[in-house]
Amino acid sequence: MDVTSVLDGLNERQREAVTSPQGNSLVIAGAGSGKTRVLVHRVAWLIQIEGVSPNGLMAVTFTNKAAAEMRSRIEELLNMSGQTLWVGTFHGLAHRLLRMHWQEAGLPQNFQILDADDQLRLVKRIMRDQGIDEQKWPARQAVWFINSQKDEGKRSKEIPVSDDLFQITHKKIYENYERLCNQGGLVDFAELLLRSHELWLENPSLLRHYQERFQSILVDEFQDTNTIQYAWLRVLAGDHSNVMAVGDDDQSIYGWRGAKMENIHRFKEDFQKTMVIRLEQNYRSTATVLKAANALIGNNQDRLGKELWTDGPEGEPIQVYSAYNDLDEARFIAERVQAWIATGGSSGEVAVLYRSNAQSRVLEEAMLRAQIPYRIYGGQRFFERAEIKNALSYMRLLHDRHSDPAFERVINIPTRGIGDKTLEAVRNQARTQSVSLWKAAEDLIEMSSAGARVTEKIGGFLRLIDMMRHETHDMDLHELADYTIQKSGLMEFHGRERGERGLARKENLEELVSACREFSGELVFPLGQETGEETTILEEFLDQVVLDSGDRQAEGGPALQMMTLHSAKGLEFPLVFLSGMEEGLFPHQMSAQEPGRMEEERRLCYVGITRAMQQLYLTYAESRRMHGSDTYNRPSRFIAELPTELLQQIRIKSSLGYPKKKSVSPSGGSIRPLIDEAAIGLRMGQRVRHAKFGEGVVTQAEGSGERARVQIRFSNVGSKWLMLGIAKIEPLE
DNA sequence: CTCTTCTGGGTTTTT
DNA sequence: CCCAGAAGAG
Repeated sequence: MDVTSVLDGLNERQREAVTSPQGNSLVIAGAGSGKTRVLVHRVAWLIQIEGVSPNGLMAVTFTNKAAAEMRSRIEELLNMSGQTLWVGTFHGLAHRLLRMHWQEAGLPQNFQILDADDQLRLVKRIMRDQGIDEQKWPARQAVWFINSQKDEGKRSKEIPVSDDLFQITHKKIYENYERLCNQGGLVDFAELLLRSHELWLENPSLLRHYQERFQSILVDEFQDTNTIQYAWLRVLAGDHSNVMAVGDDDQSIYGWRGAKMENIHRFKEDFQKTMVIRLEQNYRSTATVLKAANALIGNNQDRLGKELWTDGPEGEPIQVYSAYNDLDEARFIAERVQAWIATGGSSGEVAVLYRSNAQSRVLEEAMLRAQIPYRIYGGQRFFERAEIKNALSYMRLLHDRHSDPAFERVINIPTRGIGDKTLEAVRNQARTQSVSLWKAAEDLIEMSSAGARVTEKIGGFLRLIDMMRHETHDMDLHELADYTIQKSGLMEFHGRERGERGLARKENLEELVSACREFSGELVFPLGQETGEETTILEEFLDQVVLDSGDRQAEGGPALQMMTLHSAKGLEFPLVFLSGMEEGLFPHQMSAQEPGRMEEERRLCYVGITRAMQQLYLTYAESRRMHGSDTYNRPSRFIAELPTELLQQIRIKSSLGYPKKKSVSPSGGSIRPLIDEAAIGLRMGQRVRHAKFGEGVVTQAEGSGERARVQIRFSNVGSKWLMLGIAKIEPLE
């Protein structure tokens, strides 16, 4: 491939980034400015023009989705297999390192990755054992504490001794947690990074090997790196690094989990001779959308400063809809999507975004009713469902019977008469002897000191696992999964659950078998290949499943996409709805206190707005059912921060005169607003004429029905409030 | 010990 | 509202 084809279709700035000389570079890439394009072409440039070996490249992303996207686009552009490329998430790459160098990292070969749920269970267990009051010290908070410490690169022993009870308690939990993880070969998400970072620091020759190997490192979404990720990169890059960090400070939305936007500033200092390139030309959105985005983000203090521009068309104004309630909001969205489809659009071009997953339910129901095909991303993940985790735990036990999380999870699922008493005996034995639950159970039976009950019930479980292990020895992964689900009794057990739940769970278990069937083709990093060591496909599957949330949902036909604003980052859609634009919800209540977090909410809104290519809708509800009761929220401040000339109010705001929720028509639960644009013929910003006052512009409105009034700013007589029922107002245009 | 019912508490985003 | 844990009944 020659130079021209690598640079084909890139603008000046993009080329500058792609062809930047050896050394470090920081690419500040605004939304829709072709960031991924630059990364992919940079890889092509390095390999084909600079002659860098594909083995000498590392590309790091944050999500599996982004990694997969980059990999496939590299494959496409270079017409090569991306198998050998080290393209992956921070966690994925760190995991790969630990698997290859488990000995140096001080881990057992078959160490297990803990997901959030496993971690919480473990912490609860510890707190109970330590006699820590869970009412006073919520386990979730303890988990959060541990994770934040690890994200900062801190071990429990590095937490200063103090007389602060909070700190004392959490330090204690952290210490015990660390001990149990080490003992059981358990590694949580944050640990992957922390541990591999330490691996390098403690093994200089190993570090040197990787520093020499990875001549070029590319990092996507750099604004989302946290302390340990930054340190990880810094160490790997060494002194002669060629690091290209691509990011956008305005799209930093993971501060809550330790991401440090300052890393962008630090980069220029820590990495020698950093070249800074800005990409501000947007190829995605209309000028209207960009103006709105620029105006909104301009309200933030803490930014590098950047202004998106386009030479594309102005586009349609942003539509703002004030719904009566959440049902009405969903109904409205469904209606507009239907209209979009009716005029030649596809449901696959539409995204409905929201701040929190809880909002998806009502929207989902509306789409169902409107018969619009949809897909929901996020929320309850497939591999995190209880029945799936149960099945995976059995599979884990077949691979590694000493996995305590797995043992504890399924010892009594399906119920086999092993209750707290029995289990406590096993736990005790395990604790005093510092052995796995499995070993403890075996010992108890052997000593026959335990009651007959323990011997019989527990023994039955151990024999079951042993038996299954023998039987499955030479099975394919999917055969093994199928066998496990049947023989463990899970299928029968879950199938018996009441109502639709049982059915759904059975289906999920069946889907797990299918997932297993397809898995072997999806291996991104067959470990044996590089290490020469034996790894079973079962082992790789169990790891992958934890690391990859598995929301790479079946492609299927075109479908509307529903997701949180966070998971929408990096995506684009012709038609976008930002729903739930209400104070308390978005910006979220939890962020209201600190200014820093409010700025992050604003960045989140910026991310949402810039997803839209052609048309953007903002919707909010005057009342919303949350946590079982009705709440009344004011429209989000973010709407007010947008220039009014870019907005089109679809319905005059009102807070009066609506029927009570009880009187909702039984037909569908959605209510048409009493006044809407069609009925009243007015919208915000519209020019009107009044017989007496002359011409003016609608600036505010309130009330409904007979009491509806609007404020009009007249050019001659100033602003006046006029009752719609009385005043004769004539719309112009 | 298991199953059911009840109560109370928690609800942001994800690897 | 929805889930987890507690409490109560078989």
